[in-house]
Amino acid sequence: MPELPEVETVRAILEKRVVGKTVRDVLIRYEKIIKNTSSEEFAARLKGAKLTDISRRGKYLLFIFDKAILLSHLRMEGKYLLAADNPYSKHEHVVFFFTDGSELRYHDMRKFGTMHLFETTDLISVMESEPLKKMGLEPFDDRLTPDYLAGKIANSKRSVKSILLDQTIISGLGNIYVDEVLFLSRIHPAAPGGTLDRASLKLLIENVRIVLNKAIAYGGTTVKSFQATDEVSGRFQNYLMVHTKAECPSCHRPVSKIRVAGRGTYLCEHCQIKPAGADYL
DNA sequence: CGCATTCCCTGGGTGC
DNA sequence: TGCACCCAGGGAATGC
Repeated sequence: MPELPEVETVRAILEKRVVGKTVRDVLIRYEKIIKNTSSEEFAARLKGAKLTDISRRGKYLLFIFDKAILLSHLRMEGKYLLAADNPYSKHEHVVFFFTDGSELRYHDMRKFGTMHLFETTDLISVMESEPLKKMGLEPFDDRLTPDYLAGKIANSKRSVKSILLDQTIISGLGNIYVDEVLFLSRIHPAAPGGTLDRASLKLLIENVRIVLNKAIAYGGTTVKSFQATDEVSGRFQNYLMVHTKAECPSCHRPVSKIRVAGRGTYLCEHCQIKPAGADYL
């Protein structure tokens, strides 16, 4: 499941491989991927558009063309395929044909991914429109501080896992990395946000950055069907501490799998302690 | 308003 | 082997 490190890995690869190309045509094989316009308008707008840059906001990829901006969210299983002289698979939903004869295919087994096309080249206005408008701070933004988090979750009974997964607070974290961050921070995933003190919030922010930096350095996590592209796999799965693990790397007790914030959650019940005085669970 | 639940999808796993 | 069933989950929509 692509989270920030996986999206960033895809972004970097596509930047090298497709920036500078011009769209000759677009084929939409599954219309529901396109969210804010018709398939016809989508294809017509991109015909003749030159890709000048690829950016990222949270888990969204931003394809910056010279006459439009395309947002792409990979959700669970979306990926881009660069080599494409074979017949279409049933999971290839959008195909970009470039004037140099190459193709970029969007592949999404679960059809959960989304695309939004904006008929502007003004990045600021796109950032201020849905769906990016409500995005929270990037994890590496200097404005992400314990005070910022405290302001968002003061007295909140929501679980800290739910808070970290909330894209309107911090953008880019998903299930895997939240489990890892909470393990490193020795905080229980179900701990209510309001019970966390400033030191805990500071620790969480530090560990968010440590985990994401390491995951980006290793090219993301290859899990189940996720690969960065058809030819690149991430390696961070080899460095996971608790997510999908059977044994705690710290105390060697069994790792528990429970449900928090509607997500399968891995934790060490021994190492990830509840805040003092918490009476939940 | 805040938080929880439902929905969108399909491959993989399970039980019979 | 086949079939019914359930599960995984990010984010929008809906519900309380």
